[in-house]
Amino acid sequence: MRLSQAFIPTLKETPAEAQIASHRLMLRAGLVRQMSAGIYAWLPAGLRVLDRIANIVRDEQDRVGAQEVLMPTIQSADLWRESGRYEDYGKEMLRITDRHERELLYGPTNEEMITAIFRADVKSYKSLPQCLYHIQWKFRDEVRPRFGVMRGREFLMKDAYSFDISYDDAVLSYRKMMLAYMRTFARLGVRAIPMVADTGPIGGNLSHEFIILAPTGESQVFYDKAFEEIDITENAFHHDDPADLERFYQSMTTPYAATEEKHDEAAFAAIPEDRKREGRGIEVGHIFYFGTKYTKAMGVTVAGPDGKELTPEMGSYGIGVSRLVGALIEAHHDDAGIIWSDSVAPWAAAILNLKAGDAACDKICEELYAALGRDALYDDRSDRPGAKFADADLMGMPWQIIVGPRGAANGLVELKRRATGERFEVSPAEALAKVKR
RNA sequence: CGGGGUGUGGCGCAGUCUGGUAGCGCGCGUGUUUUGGGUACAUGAGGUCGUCGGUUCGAAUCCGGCCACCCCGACCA
Repeated sequence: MRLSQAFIPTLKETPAEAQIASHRLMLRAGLVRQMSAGIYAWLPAGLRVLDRIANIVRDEQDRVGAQEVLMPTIQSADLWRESGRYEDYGKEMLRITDRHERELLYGPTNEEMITAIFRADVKSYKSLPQCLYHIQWKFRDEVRPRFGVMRGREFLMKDAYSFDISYDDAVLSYRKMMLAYMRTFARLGVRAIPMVADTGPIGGNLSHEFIILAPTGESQVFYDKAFEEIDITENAFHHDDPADLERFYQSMTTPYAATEEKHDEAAFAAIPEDRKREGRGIEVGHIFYFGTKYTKAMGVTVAGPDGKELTPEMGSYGIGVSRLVGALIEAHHDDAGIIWSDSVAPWAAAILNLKAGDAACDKICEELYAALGRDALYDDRSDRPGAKFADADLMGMPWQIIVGPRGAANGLVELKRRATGERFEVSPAEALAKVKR
């Protein structure tokens, strides 16, 4: 993308309504614009990030065998009456009436709908297990939206739903999804820690929140340093091997980790002093086993091996995709702006032409831009270098290829790593090799 | 939903107390200048002062209703 033609409205000053870093930076870097309280329009750069995050989530869901579907945003009130939640849900649910006076709602979640879809077509235990997910916009009419995209009313969420014929199988599904989540967050460039969450009336301990660490996090969290030492990406665990899943689950649940609500002072005190960790965290995912709550209420059964009817066991698994955009920024930014990871950055690199119009600079920039194609943001504006540096730092592309008249005369460019500030004088070819993703 | 606050050009703000028909900085357009960390000068465009009503010769300013947005708390992916 040529910056001179791009719709990336950056701001030098911070709009008054933005309080936290990620909100300020998302507005300043031209990622989003607020349309109503808690409702945002995604501009080109922001949408690219949102899509990249969604694609990593999708990739890891597919990898553990979940299948993608797409359910509607609008649902029928009747469906929710089947589970009894239409009355229970309260004012957070946006209720709508159509021209025929039929009661509809803008979905805050999809347990009822996925259960109805499953019920219609799955009749035998042989079809299980199943795990279906979708990535869709949801709406919860929060009393007080805030923190920009981190706590909006409309938000993009991945939610998966598992169906199994027994509790034991449901536990496998749960653990498999936990592994997929750990892989997902690692790829997004953040450290996520699963912490035991409240299971409400269902009971048991099969509910975990995934917390990523950021100084401006919403809640205080406590954990064992062990979580910093586990490398999920090295393929130590296979998701189809129950023994591996067991080992993985133990490694995730044995060391201490808790949010302030579930914090146990005594248990935390027992951790050796040098292993104690305490910080702020943002919840970006939640997994939950809830058994037959919906299948029972909605009369879902399948034929078992012995011909008798079975009620499938369910779990649901959410990742806040749009929230993650804000959360990733909270975790990785500095005074100058955003610091994107290579995996989610809207563009792999920014090419800064420090002297647009200079033959040598133009030539090198055009060649770099042609080689990188859609993965580069080319600052071809005729602005001063200072403005270009400031905008590139603000927008946070992981690499900046700085092309100025001094180096260009010798056929050299400067490669800057946004995260560390390191700079290297290299040939354009070397820069390309470093930057390609 | 309780408490507090704000609405004035794209953004940040002053002007409101004490009524006389709107101003500053940034940004934007044009020209010159500058060219490795938001250059300087000149010039120009852009505002029914959130909205409806009232008071007044006259309302951004005073009074009332409404709307929107923000902050603290409770709640939440």
